[in-house]
Amino acid sequence: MALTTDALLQSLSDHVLAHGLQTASLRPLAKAAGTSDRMLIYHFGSKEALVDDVLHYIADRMAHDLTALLTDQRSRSAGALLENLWQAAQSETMRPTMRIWLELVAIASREGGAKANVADQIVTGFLDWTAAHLTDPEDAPFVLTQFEGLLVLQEAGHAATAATGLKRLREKLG
Amino acid sequence: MALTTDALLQSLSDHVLAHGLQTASLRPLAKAAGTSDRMLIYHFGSKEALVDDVLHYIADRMAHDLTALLTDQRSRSAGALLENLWQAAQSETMRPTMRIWLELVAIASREGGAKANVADQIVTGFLDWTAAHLTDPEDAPFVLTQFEGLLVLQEAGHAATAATGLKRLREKLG
DNA sequence: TCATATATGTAGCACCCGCTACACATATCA
DNA sequence: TGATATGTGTAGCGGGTGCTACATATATGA
Repeated sequence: MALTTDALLQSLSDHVLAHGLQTASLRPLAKAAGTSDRMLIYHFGSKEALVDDVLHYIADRMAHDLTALLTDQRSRSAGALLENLWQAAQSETMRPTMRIWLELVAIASREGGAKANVADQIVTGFLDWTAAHLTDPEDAPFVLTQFEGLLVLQEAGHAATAATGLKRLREKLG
Repeated sequence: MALTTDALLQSLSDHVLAHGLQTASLRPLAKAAGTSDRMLIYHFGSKEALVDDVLHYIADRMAHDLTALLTDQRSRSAGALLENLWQAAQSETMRPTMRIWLELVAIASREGGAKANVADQIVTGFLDWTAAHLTDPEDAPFVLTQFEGLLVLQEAGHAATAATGLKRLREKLG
């Protein structure tokens, strides 16, 4: 019985999330997926195509996780939604995804190409999701800006600075 | 006449800024610096030490550029300082540095070690610089959060979303 | 049943990786 | 002057890279 492409992508994305995007190479990826480099090329055509597929898979899972984050339909203020998002981003299950996200942004802005498309799609999807949960949908870019800023500071080892920044924002918004 | 370590670091950091941190390898680095891989190991001891030195060099230059950004002593509101920073971050001379910064954060949060120290130092230095130019220094974490958020959106190909986020913030602050 | 399509193992190619051994030049200092 | 320190070219080691050639097993469909 052949491994389905989806089962393959599951293992591959786990490996990428744990070990990074640019440092992933075929033989370790194959080992993690229980197959051979030979088979990965057979299935995906090239390493670049494989990585792009993995990125899409991770992005889809991220979107799915976001959906699961807020199951109720209630609209929220920008501040309230940001709290929900920020709490989620601090969970250890989501942080590997956030790290890959930052790595992807760095690559996308330098290289463009398919990576830039994925990055663009992720932001657009995130923007739509955010707007759908806001009392004022036009606050979505604002919420996203806050979220990404907090994220960078946290991953740079300054979670406390992020927390202060958020507290300060709350005070300013009154 | 031997190349000074500083001249070496200049060329090496230029190459890293143009081609990325994780994808840098000795032979291309040596070529960019007009020397040989043999000599790079001789000077820096190992590739890892070289990359860490390059990162410190880039961080120092970033700090220097920040100093040059605001030559007057006048204190600013959070909003005004953010405008100054944000304008600088959009210049094509600064964007390569910003890309490396995001790449560094992604690596630092996954691997820890020396990279995490550099990332920490950069944020701390940036925080101090920001506080020094603010009427209310305690706004520094807030300004940093905004800046990093705008940066991620811009480098993800959503400069317009960033602009809207910033506009929205201005409106909210009144 | 038999040809074709799909799937997979084995071996290996050409190249790149960080790094080192060795020889040798030049510079510094006793 | 001679020993020692510093710098540099050449060659190469062991191993990892993406990818391919070839043989072959199994499944599918005429």
